[in-house]
Amino acid sequence: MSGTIDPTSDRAVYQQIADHLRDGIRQGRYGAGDRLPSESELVSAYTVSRVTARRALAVLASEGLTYSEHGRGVFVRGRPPVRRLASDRFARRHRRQGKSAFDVEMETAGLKHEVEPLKLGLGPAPADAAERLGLHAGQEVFVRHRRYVAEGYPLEVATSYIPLDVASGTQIEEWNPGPGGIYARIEEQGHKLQRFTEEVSVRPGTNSELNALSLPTGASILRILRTAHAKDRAVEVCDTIMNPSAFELYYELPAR
Amino acid sequence: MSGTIDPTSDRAVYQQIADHLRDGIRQGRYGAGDRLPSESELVSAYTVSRVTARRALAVLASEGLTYSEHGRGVFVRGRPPVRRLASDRFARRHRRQGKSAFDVEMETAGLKHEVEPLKLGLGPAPADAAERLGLHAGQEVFVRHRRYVAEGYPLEVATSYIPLDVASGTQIEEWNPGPGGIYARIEEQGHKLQRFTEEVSVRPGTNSELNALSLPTGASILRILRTAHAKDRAVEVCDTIMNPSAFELYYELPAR
DNA sequence: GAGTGGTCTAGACCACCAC
DNA sequence: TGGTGGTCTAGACCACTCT
Repeated sequence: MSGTIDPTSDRAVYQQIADHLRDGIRQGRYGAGDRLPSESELVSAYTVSRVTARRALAVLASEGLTYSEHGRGVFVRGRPPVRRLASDRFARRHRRQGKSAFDVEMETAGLKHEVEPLKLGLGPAPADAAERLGLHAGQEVFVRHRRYVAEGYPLEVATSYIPLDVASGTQIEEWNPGPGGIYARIEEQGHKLQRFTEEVSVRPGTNSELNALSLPTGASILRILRTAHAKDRAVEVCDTIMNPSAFELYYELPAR
Repeated sequence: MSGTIDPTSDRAVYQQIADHLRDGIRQGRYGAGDRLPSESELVSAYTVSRVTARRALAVLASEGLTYSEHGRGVFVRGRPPVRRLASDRFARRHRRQGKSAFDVEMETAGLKHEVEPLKLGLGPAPADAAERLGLHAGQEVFVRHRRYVAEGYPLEVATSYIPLDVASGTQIEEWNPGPGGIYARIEEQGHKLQRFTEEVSVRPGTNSELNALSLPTGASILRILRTAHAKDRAVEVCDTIMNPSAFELYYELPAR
């Protein structure tokens, strides 16, 4: 795996080494979870300084291909399977079968999944959620905060904000909201859901977001701010921070 | 702007310098297009080695906050204004007023914009476009390839693929497709548009994509693969590569 | 020619991990 | 204890830009 560096090339040595290792990853010579050659191994294999070897490894890390563990080595990052979110994933027919939207998505993809509870209880509504709910920023709402993990990969961290008069006294206040998820409970309260709006954006993740999704520092996250609309009011806002490489979103637009 | 480095802190010195400069950018002490302190200035200001100063600058560059010009300096990158793409942006009523979808978007945002022609003519359909058009990969279609720039910022590069029987002999084959854009021409051909589907994903940009959008190496791009559906066939596929920080997508989903 | 960023080397100290 | 990654220094050569 060595010595194929061309010092006369235009391409920098550290890039050539990175290219080499990247090819090894793409071609499966290094599989997910495998350890890459150590820095000192790269130093002797390519006869470069340690700084140069490290720069090569830094390139791969910044591309999200690898992660390092202090004192152990540099390892190939596995890629989560792509989940496709269909535009009908909130259709009432799915809820009628006792399934939540997330269950529907995961079953469609044929994946095992878990939901990790993070927070459940009263809390202040952040400005953007409050605005969509017609409340004041900081006003108290019911908050459901959880992380979704599939096949060992963290996929998304979601936080739902529900007005107190909608959530109070219902199973929404428990971790298991019952068959059909919280939207089924909301409708049982007499708030017939009419439509959902989703605001999709991509931005650099904060440290805590990247941490929760096991993404490298500097990576971008995919954010969906979803609002559930009943007849004449918004009854829930869900702020979802997602691993972008784990999702593909599918929408239908009318030609109207 | 100097000397506030705490060598006893847990945070690495290069991170502290990066934090410092980042704050300066966020607080407007360095504005878009301004030159940051040079490497040698950082070396003397913070009394660190040049390598450490460079690492600090590398952090900012990887965050997309700065770009460097060899022999000139490191400059603050401007951020394009965010454009909000509404779910009704392909509504027929906009076309009736002689406006293309892009015109509608830009007017809503109140931005000056230009369209740069890149390619116009016959070409092979890539696999994903062909599949959605019901063609074989590589089959000849009409290709419209252009770049959209607003206020000096490249926003997106879009490539449309139109089956030959739809495009032939129409103004679609010219750079200016006429009032209402190509969708108006397609409907004049008797293909009444029923709906659009959009497949949204985020992935690392290729070098040419990042180049076209003036994004730093390693950045992610936002991709929308849009298919225009007439009564019983797809009549256009548009592959759009976008600067993620320049867009916010807005969709409506039925509760059905 | 002076100043800038781009690359590379050689050597050092530290913290963490596994044996 | 030896190997691993994380940080930092001092010094070098190069290519590019501006004057």
